[in-house]
Amino acid sequence: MGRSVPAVGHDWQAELRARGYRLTPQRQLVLEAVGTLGHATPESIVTAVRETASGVNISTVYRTLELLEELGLVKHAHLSHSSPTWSLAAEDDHVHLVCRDCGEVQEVERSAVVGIAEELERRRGFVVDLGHLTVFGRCRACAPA
Amino acid sequence: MGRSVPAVGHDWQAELRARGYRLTPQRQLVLEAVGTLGHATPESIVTAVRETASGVNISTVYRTLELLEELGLVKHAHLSHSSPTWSLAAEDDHVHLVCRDCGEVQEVERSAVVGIAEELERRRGFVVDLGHLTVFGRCRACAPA
DNA sequence: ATTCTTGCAAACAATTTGCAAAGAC
DNA sequence: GTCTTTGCAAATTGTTTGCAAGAAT
Repeated sequence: MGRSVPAVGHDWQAELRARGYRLTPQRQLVLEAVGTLGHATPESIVTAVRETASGVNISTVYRTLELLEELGLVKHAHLSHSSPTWSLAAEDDHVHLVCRDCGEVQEVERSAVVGIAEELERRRGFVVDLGHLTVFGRCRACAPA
Repeated sequence: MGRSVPAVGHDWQAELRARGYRLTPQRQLVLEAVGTLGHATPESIVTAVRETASGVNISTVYRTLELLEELGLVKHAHLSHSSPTWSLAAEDDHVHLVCRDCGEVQEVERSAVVGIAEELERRRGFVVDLGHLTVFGRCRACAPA
């Protein structure tokens, strides 16, 4: 079986209903899949859900991810030129490093980059969304010596 | 008339030929348009070129941008969820700040963010491509007080 | 004359939308 | 029973590709 699904906010199901939305199996399945997969693309979610149970349509996946993101349960990042990837917001408290050569994706604690946030806020009053930061470059293995 | 086109490398036309490519009007027009427009999308280039002269096909624009990027004359950035934007490499020596709320794009000198590069190289041996860094967040006007 | 490049149309990929049927409350 | 959500198919949007005609060298 896959990675276990960590705590997801608190009572998201109540929150969902409080906003007038309904709790459906599809919404639960998509959220679980994002947790299990990590860096999940819409397509990978469709595949993952199909394997375990009923199945979810790709358009439902898109609509659901949008909703879950609005609720603050998931967030997306652009790690490549193709589809964005979604992760649990609770887990995704880090910055992505993407190697331009080998494509490898590393994760780094926010602490490594808070300096940039302070600098930009001081200079421009710009509040950086660190959870949405993707840094491209070359990993140790690919960087020229 | 539009913004003037700044110096573009040195003798790119010679460089082009040296690599076995040919100098065509389309390639010159696309390069000029990128310089004039700044943050140019493929679609905006087609439009810009159509207005001044002959016209260029969108697929030629894609092929040309790829070539010009290979020659180091232009570079692209992902500033939104839609098309990437291209700028002259000579002009684009900065980092982009994109406001998630109003969509505004600011440019900041690299010096503002070199700290992050040093930190990531020290911690992970990761060599950051600062010229390709886009930072999302909220601009002064949109940031909550 | 040779070989690269363009335009066009078709193929592709990713995402969105309209709408009737199914499901949650 | 009411109102939301889903699935499906079609429409969009952005990008790539094959190939014959045209242009650069």
